[in-house]
Amino acid sequence: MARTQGSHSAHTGPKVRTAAERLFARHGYAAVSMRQIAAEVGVQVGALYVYTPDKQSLLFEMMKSHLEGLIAALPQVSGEPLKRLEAFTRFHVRYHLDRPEPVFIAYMELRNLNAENFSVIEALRGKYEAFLETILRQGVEAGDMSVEDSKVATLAIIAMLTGITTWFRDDGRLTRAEVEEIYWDMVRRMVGA
Amino acid sequence: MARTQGSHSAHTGPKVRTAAERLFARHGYAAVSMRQIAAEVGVQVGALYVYTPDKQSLLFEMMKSHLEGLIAALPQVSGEPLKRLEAFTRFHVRYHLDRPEPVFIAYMELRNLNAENFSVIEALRGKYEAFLETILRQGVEAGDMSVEDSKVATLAIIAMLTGITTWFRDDGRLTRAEVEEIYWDMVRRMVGA
DNA sequence: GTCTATACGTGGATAGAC
DNA sequence: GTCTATCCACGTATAGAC
Repeated sequence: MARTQGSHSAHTGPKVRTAAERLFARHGYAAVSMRQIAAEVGVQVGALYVYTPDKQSLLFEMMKSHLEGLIAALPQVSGEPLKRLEAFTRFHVRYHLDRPEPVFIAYMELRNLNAENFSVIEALRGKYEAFLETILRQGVEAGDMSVEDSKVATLAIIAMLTGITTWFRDDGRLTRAEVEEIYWDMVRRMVGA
Repeated sequence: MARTQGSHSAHTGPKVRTAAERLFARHGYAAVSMRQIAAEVGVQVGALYVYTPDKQSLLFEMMKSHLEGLIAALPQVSGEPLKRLEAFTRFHVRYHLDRPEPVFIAYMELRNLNAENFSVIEALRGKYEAFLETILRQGVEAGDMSVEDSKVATLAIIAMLTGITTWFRDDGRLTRAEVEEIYWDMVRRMVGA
């Protein structure tokens, strides 16, 4: 097939996505214009609409694929609940510290999704939370953990762990490994182990 | 003094503030227009500028007064660190559950502040965090608590407690008192008491 | 203090040329 | 696939009448 004049599609598609991700994370979805995204990619506005039907889809797709990737990467460790809780905790910290931009967007831009897209994202989030809640329930059943309310504990642990992304800096006082250790220690205590 | 034609200033001032607060909390600062705020208040756009020089000041003032109120309300309990930690925890939960809108704004809209305003807000936030960190340090010194890193533990506790506002509903499964109890229990364990 | 009218920039999105 | 040009709605903010 003859090459279309000025074609760069193989590169441009992913670039649109990453440019939007960086800009949404930094300035917020509502504050970023399609023109800014185009400038970041190095094309004119019109070209963006080859890769996305509209701005809303750009946001939805990046949140959806982030959450799907997160769920797919959940550690499928077998064994005692406490071991699985440790694996989950270390996984969550690492995965989130490695992807600050989609993480930030997934937590900040929920209200900029339309109703239909919102329910899809909420379902994915619920699936992720259910994974942790199951561990906590089984830990309590097995007598390894002491948790008053497994749903609340789930949300508390996730909020605590995700909060790391708001202050952690690679050139800061603590290494990722140290942070991971400190948080695992706090989670372990929280569940009464 | 003669009454100005159509004057409603005594009511309009506060209404602008609360309307902006409600709209910013629901849709985000960048997504809300001055026209929407005016409609919510029940005036025309031009009238808003009697009460604020611009949209940015509206955001800054509401964040500033929220944080100043929060700091002023901190529980000045004397006694053992553990007692003071409990007072802080219960205070934080109650104060935040009572003011979901300014709380949400103060955590979500930091990036929409200009540089100068941002540094003012960050300083206030630091002051609030320092209050908790001092309690933890003193608890460790007194041998009542076991905390690996007081700064990290401070941020973890605040993230965990503030996260409640994202899911708590008054018509939900748990009462405020129950939530307060569950979280105090988790905090207590986290600090190794 | 509030209104109407308006200036002027920028927003998302599309059409048609190359 | 990309560009230029354009549509038209909506954004913040101000001026001047009442």
